[in-house]
Amino acid sequence: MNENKAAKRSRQPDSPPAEANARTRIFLAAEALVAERGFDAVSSRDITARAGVNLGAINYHYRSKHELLLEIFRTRAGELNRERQAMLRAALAQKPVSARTILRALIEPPTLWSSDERRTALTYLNRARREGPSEVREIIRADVRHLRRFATALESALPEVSREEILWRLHFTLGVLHHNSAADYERLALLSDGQCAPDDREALLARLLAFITAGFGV
Amino acid sequence: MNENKAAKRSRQPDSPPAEANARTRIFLAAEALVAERGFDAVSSRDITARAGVNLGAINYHYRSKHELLLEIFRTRAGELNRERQAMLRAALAQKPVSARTILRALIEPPTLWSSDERRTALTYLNRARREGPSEVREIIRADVRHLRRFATALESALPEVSREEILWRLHFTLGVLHHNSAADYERLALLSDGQCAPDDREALLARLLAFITAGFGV
DNA sequence: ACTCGTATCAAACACTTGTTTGAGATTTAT
DNA sequence: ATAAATCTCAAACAAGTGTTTGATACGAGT
Repeated sequence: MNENKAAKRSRQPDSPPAEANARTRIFLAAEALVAERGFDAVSSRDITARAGVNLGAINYHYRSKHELLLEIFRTRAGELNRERQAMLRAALAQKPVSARTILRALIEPPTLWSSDERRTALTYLNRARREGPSEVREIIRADVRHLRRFATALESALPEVSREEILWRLHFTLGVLHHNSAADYERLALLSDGQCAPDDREALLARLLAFITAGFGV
Repeated sequence: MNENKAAKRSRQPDSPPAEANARTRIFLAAEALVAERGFDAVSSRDITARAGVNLGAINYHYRSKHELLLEIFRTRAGELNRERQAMLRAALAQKPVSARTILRALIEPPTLWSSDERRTALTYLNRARREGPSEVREIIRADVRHLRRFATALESALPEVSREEILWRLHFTLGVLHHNSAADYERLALLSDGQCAPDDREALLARLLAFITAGFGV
């Protein structure tokens, strides 16, 4: 059997889709296609065609299509969480801790991922959370550990609010943050006759922060 | 060909999954299965098995699986929108119009759909909006007309806020409202160690209203 | 030069998908 | 009761799925 001989190979497939090895070309092609069309609308043949590799390459380099999609999720979720954690640590360093700064650590990284590659990475993450295979849920449990840190941070910044209340507001906040797929913005554009453009990320960040901090009573 | 001989038949498949005609049994089985497992994880064979009918029944009573899923969406979205519009009319009747009452008209109907049948109907709607086939988007355009009424209502209740700002906040609000799939609540339960239970719909409604009205500065 | 691990390829695999078919049963109306 | 519409059924269909196979090419390393 071909085993996982190639499992422990190149690390982060950062950018170049042009001429990289087949493994990262598959990674990037799959990520882009899923971001565009959705999880269940992408076949192995689509991916390999876009990557310019043979059909069997997915099963050779990754063990299966399933594991490929999981690895994409793990990689991107890790990148996002690391950025958030760094900002959270910085927020907790200054005393007194500000709820606004904590919320910014949660909101800013995904909102300011505005380059093409990072936008597709974000779209992939959102799609995976919603449509992804059940194994993604396992990883989201790891996400819970990550989110719990935000909950306790907010708890110390807002001692007058109960933990249950904070968790609910965090839940609502995640609803807002996840609501930024292409379809979501399509509806907003229709609703506003193109008046509301999501391309100005800084303005969007300001709006998001204002809406959510208000919800937290800050 | 069998044409659409049975296309203009029984109207609303309200509740009884027990012993109704095959058409409504298919409707309810498909709705429940999609709500449970997601759009692309439900096959024609799953549906007909659950409904206790023959495999070909879907293509006989509805023209295709596709149209079946569309009809479910149309039916439920219509029910929800009618309730919202009724509350919106009532909110606009009293002067001066209160932004809080308008927002309640948007939030309360889906939140208080707490019977089993209506919960699955809601879950179906949310799933359709996210994972659904592209034709669902067409119907969501009709939804836009529906939402625009809320936007202009809020505009008259909050004359000091620009239309663009109102549309953005409405966009955020829909993010919160759509964030109530089973998976979403699963994460909340994990995060809170089961402390946050989404079963108390009245309490949830109060929390939602507080969070969102705060976001609107009301 | 010759092997060995790695990589790529076309072809086929077993399986599931939604849909169609044609015959039989059931109901309804005249 | 007779005929006509309506419905149900098992079986098969073509198309698409992810994966496996075995052959072949490449590229070092001793």
